[in-house]
Amino acid sequence: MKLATWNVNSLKVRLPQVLDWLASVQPDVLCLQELKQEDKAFPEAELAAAGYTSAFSGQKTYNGVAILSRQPITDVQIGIPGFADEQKRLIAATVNDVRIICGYFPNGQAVGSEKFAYKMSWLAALTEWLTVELARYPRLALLGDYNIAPEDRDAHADWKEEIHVSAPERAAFAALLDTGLQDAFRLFDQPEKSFSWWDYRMLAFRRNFGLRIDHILLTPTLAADCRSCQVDKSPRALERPSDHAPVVAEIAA
DNA sequence: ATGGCGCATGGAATGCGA
Repeated sequence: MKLATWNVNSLKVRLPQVLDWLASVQPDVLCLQELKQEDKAFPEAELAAAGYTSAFSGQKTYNGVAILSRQPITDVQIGIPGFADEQKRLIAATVNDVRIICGYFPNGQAVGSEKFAYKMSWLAALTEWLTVELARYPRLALLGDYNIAPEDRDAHADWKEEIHVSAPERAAFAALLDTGLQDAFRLFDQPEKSFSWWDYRMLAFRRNFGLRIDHILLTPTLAADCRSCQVDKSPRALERPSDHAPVVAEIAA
């Protein structure tokens, strides 16, 4: 089973690339973030024609998440239960016996800002809810744009208390690992300076000035069956790319 | 490395992302 996540930065703009990528990589599940469109505009028919059913939660201009799957999707849930949030950042569903959670974690803008406080409260709510979900679903995967680079090697520069690398954000990521989840990417040897996002400016992709902020976390039972996890940099080199690249994990059937 | 980019909105200039 191939699981993937990709922040597409506007599904309207990126739909042709998503369809091409689905056809060539053929993931079983693809989690999308930053749809930036309302549900009525979601390209359900085009994706169905490509062999994927969809569960989605969109909104105008910002945010928006979706789960695409080649197999039937059941038990769809939108948002974090008990956490009132107008921003569409989380969708969960079951595919076969795997519970899929797709998240677009808040950016946080700047350490200490109001948006940073929102990011931290969102992370706390997610982690608290996850402890409940993990008891229900031994085979669970949390995929998405976390907007956190967990370690120094996940950032191209040696930042300390900047957004995405600050101690509180890294502590929140560590708290997710403390629930038992494992970072699929770090189950394997990886190239140095592996990132999943590069700024549009300053030729950042060409210079590999990036961050690894898109992650796939797996419960121990799924991690034991995980055979590979990689960033697919190829879509980032296309014309009009998303600033994020897809991350793919393969789970033995 | 902060910006120089890209997207959405709305129909120019601004907010936002990371």
